[in-house]
Amino acid sequence: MDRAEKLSINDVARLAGVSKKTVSRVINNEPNVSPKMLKKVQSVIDEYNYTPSPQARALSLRRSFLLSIVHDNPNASYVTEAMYGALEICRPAGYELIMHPCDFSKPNAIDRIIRFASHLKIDGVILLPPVSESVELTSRLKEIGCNFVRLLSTKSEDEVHMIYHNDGAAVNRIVSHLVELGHREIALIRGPENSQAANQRFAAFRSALKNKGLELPKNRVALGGNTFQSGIECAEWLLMSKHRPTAIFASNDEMAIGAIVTAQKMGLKIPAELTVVGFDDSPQASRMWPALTTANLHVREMTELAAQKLIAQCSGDIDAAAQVRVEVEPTFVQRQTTDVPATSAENA
Amino acid sequence: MDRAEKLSINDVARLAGVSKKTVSRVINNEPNVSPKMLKKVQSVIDEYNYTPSPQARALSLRRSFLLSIVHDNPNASYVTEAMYGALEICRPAGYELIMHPCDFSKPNAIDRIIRFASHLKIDGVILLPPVSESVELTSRLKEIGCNFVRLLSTKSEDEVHMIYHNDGAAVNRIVSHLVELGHREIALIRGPENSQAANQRFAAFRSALKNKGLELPKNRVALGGNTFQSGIECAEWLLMSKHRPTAIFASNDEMAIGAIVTAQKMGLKIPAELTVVGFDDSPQASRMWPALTTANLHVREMTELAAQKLIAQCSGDIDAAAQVRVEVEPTFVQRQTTDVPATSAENA
DNA sequence: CTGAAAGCGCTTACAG
DNA sequence: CTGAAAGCGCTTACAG
Repeated sequence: MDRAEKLSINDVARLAGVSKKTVSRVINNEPNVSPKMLKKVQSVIDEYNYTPSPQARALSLRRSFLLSIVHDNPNASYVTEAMYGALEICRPAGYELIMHPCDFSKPNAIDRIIRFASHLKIDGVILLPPVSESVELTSRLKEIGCNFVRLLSTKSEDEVHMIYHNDGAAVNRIVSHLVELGHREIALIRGPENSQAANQRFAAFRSALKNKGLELPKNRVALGGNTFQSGIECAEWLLMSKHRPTAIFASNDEMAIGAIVTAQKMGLKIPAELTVVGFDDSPQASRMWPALTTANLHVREMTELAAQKLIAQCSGDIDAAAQVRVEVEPTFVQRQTTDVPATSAENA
Repeated sequence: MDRAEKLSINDVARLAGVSKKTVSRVINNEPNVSPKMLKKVQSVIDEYNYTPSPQARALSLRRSFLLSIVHDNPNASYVTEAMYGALEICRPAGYELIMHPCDFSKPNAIDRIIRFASHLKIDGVILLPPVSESVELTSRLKEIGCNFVRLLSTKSEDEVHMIYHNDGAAVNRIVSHLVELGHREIALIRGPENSQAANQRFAAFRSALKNKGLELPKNRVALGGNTFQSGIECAEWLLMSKHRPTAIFASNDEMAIGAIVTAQKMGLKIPAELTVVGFDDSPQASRMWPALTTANLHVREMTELAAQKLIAQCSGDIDAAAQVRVEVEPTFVQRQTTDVPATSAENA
C-alpha cells in the first residue's frame, strides 16, 4: 500500500509500456484512449497504488487544488463546523483545505489575505462573516483571479459567490413564540453595529414586533458586542430598569447566556421570572440548565453548499456554481428558557 | 503589491542581470554571494515583491512545507486552540497548516492518514489525543519518513517526538483543595478506559486521595465517556446512592457540567450542597453560573511547543527538536463550584 | 564567488 | 488514438 518510494508518472509509463502522455490521459479521465491502453495503464496504477503528485500538477497547471476558509471568528464551534462542512465536500473532490484565521481589524488584514492566496495560488476561498462582508476583499480577490464564496446573512444578487442564512423567518418564529406565550415587554440585546448580520437581526426583530402591534422603545434595546461579557452588561442594564422586560431576545447565544447568568445572579428564576432566547444553537445552548431556546444556523450545511459552489467555480463551471442552492433557513429550537410571563408585583 | 502576473525566478534573474542560481542563493540565504550581487537581486525582489513559488520548491525539494494536525476530537475549542497555537509558529517559519480530522475508530483510519501524508508529502504532523496514543500510527509515519510530534498525557522517553501535559500536579492540587474544604466523601467521574489520558487522571486522583488517607471505593467511581450526556448519567448514579458524595471530580469539563445540570435538576444547590470540579477549562467553564472550578491544560502553549519541535525536525535539527520543552503543567483554576461540604441530614 | 545543465513530476500544444 | 518535445519554477551537482 505505501511503498518506500512513490512511483512517478514515468515509472508507471515504463511499467505499462506506454508513453507518459497516455498515463496522463488515464489519470485525468480524458477521452480518446483505447480500451487496451486504458487497461494496461489502469492495472499498473492499481497494482502500485499510484497517485499523481499534487505538487507537480500544481506547478504545471498553475493552480494548487487548495481551498481555504478565511475567517475572523471567535466562536470555536462555528469555525469547526464550517471546517467539517467544507472538508466533507473538498476531500472527495480532490481538494485540500487550509484554515486561514486572521485579525480582520488590523489595517493590513486584506493585504495579508491577498498575499496568502496569491502566494499559495489558492484556487478558492470561503469567506465567513464578518470577513465575508468586505466588498474590498472580494474585489481584490477578483483582481488576482481567486475564486470565492461568501457566507452572508442577507441575500445579494450574485448567486455565484454567496450562500446566505435567511434569519428573518427564524426571528419571526421567535417573536411569534414570545407573543403567544403572552409577552409584551420584550427587550433586545443586539450585536455590534458594524456587523451586517447583527443589523439584519435587529431589523427583522423590530419589524416582527411591529407586525404584532408591539413597539421596541430605545430603553429596550441594548447594544452588545456578541460576547458573553457584553451579554452580562446589557442584561444588567435592561434588568435594572424600573419597568423591566419579561423577555429578552439576544442576537447570539453568547450574549443570551450572559443574560441568563446575570438574571440568575440577581435571583431571577429562568424561565419563570424571565424568558430568554438566543440565536446560533451553540454547543453550550443544549448543555446548560435550563437549556437555551435558540435558532440553529446550520453552519455545516452552509459551508457544504459553499464548498460545492466554490469547486464548481474552480472547475470553470459557472452555471453549476450559480445553481447550487443559495439560501439556508435557520431553524427555531425550543428548549427551556421560555415560559409565560410572570405576573409579578415589580412589573405592576 | 499584487501584480496581475507573479514573477518567476527567471524574471527576477533577468531584471537583476544575474543567473537564476544567484537568485536562488539569495532567496535561501546561502553564503558565498558577493555584496554587490546580493544588493542587485534584493532590490529587484523588494521592488516587485517577489516570493518564490511553494509548489516549485516543493517539487524540486521533494517536500511540501506543509504541516498537519491530525485529530479525532469532538471538542471544538480544543481543536481551534491547537490550530491557533500551531499557526502562531508555522506561519513565520514559512509552513502552512492543514487540519486533518479523522474518525479514528474506523478500521482503515491509519491507512487513510498515511495515504494523506504521503500523497501530499506532508513534512510533519502534530498528533492530538487520542490519535497520538497509537503506536501503530507513529511507526507507520516513521516508515514513510514523515516527521511527527505527539501530544500525550504521560511522559515517554522519546523527547524528540512528544509534548505532554503532566496532569498529576493539577490533580493533586484539586484533591488538596477539596480536602482542605473538608470533603471526605469524594466521587470520581472518570473518562473511557481506552483513553490513556483518562486512565492517568484516574490513577493520579486515586493516589492523591490515598496520600490524604482517603479511600476511593467502587461505588464512588462512575465510568463516563467524556461526553455531557455521560456526565449526566454518571451523576445520576452517584447522587442516587443512599450515602451520596459531597464532592464530585469529573475527568473533563463536559462531564462536570453534565453533573452540575443533574444536580440542579434534582434541586441541589451548587456549591452549597454539592461541590463539583472539572478538568480542561473549556470556554463554557467560565460562562456559566456558578462558574466551574477546573484545570487549564494550556492546549495552545502545548501546540506551540509541538510546532517548534516539529519544525526543528523538518529542518533536520534533531538536537534542537529534543531540546524544545517537553512538559506543560496544567493550572488549577478556582471558580465557584467548590465550597465546604453541607452538613445535611441526608448524609447523616 | 557565479552560472549552465539537468531534473523534480506533471501538463499543454503539436505532430503523426 | 498515441507520443516526443518543451515548459511550469524551483533545486542540486558540477564546472569554472
